[in-house]
Amino acid sequence: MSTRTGRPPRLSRARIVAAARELIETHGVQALTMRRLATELGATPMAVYHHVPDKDALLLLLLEEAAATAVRPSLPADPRARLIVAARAMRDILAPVPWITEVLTADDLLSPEALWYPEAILDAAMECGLEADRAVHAYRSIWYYTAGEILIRAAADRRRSRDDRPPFREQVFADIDAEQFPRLAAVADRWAELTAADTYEQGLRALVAGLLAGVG
Amino acid sequence: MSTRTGRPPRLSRARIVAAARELIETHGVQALTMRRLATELGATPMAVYHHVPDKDALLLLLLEEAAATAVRPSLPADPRARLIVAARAMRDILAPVPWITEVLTADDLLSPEALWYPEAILDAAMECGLEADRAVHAYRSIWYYTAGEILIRAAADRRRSRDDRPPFREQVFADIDAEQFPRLAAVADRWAELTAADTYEQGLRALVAGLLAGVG
DNA sequence: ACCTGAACACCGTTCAAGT
DNA sequence: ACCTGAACACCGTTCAAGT
Repeated sequence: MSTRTGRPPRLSRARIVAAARELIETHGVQALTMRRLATELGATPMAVYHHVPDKDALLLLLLEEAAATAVRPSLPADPRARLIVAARAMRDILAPVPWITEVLTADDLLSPEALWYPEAILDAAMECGLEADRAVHAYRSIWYYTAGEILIRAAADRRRSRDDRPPFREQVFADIDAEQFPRLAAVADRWAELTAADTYEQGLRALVAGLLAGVG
Repeated sequence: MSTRTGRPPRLSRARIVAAARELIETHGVQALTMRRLATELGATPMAVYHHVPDKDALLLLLLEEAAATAVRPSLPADPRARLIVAARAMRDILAPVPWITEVLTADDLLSPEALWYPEAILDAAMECGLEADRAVHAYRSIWYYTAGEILIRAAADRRRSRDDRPPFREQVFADIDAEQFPRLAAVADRWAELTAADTYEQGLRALVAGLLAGVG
């Protein structure tokens, strides 16, 4: 038992992680820089480095915290319904914090806390009749679809909120050649509306139906 | 008709775009910086700005060029097969140049030249019996799945090639609690192998089957 | 018109030093 | 142990000037 001496530390991992999350949630992932974080904490950049090895490690801490505090859904008994519910829950938790998915894809970082979701999906898929290998492949397909939806939607939102000028897409669609691209031309003026609709579950159900076709 | 006078320009849009592509293809997207590009061209950063408004505009030029030079597949007559072929072609073209997908999601940039792919997919989906709205939603689902696959795979490759230390995932899987996560524990040692397999088309076929279920 | 040089306002991270 | 200050090697972009 060592008696603490000296000044009490002003910084701590907990304070740093809290400030980092605050920064990301109010100003976006790109606002999280070691220097800005230090300023927010009233310290020098190097004071942060004394508590956290580097920026990657900080992102990992953020990830673990988010996964640990996430509320998990109660799963239905029917395995097919369970598969849908678990995937949807994973997406609903990640969607409001797209930076997590950005980190997950960018660095193959995976919090131990987050394993609950692949476990639930794998388990449901196997109970639906898929053998282990096919269940893993099914999980991968669902993860591709889910991560894609979150990343694309987040990028679109970011652009919409940040941008001065109208999206480049509008100009492309305005100039579209109806002879060459008749299908696109026909829906061009409704594109924004159609892509704004939340069709995640629709697509997920289609994917799951296709993945489970011919089994169970 | 103005007669050109003065020194011939050393830089040009074409030279800049070519050097940028070279830089990306040999060193990755993150290596494309205006300063490094200028150095590569033997000029100052500002010389580049004289030919291209900013970095976003440069990425757009790169995109247009890639889409314009891409080889398009011949499409089968059967609309369902056509849907698969068009989506696969889109993915096969984007997979070796994942930075394009990163740009596409990050900035909603869309080259007029690239419209061929959504047009082909939309057309095939509608010939399969989907009405316009559902066809657009189907295209979106396919794009989420495709972009997700490309981005996640590219990120994994990047990490694998760059990294000194083994992926964090390995450590997480080594420490896995078999009581709490039995399904994951059972496949943990084969996870890398299973996720390395190219299951894009398998997942695509499942997704398309699900999207087209009950029509046509 | 085409390009240079210096500057501004940033990054992540290291190194040496202070208490 | 905990933190500061200065520095290194970078960014994208602007401004003023040269030919």
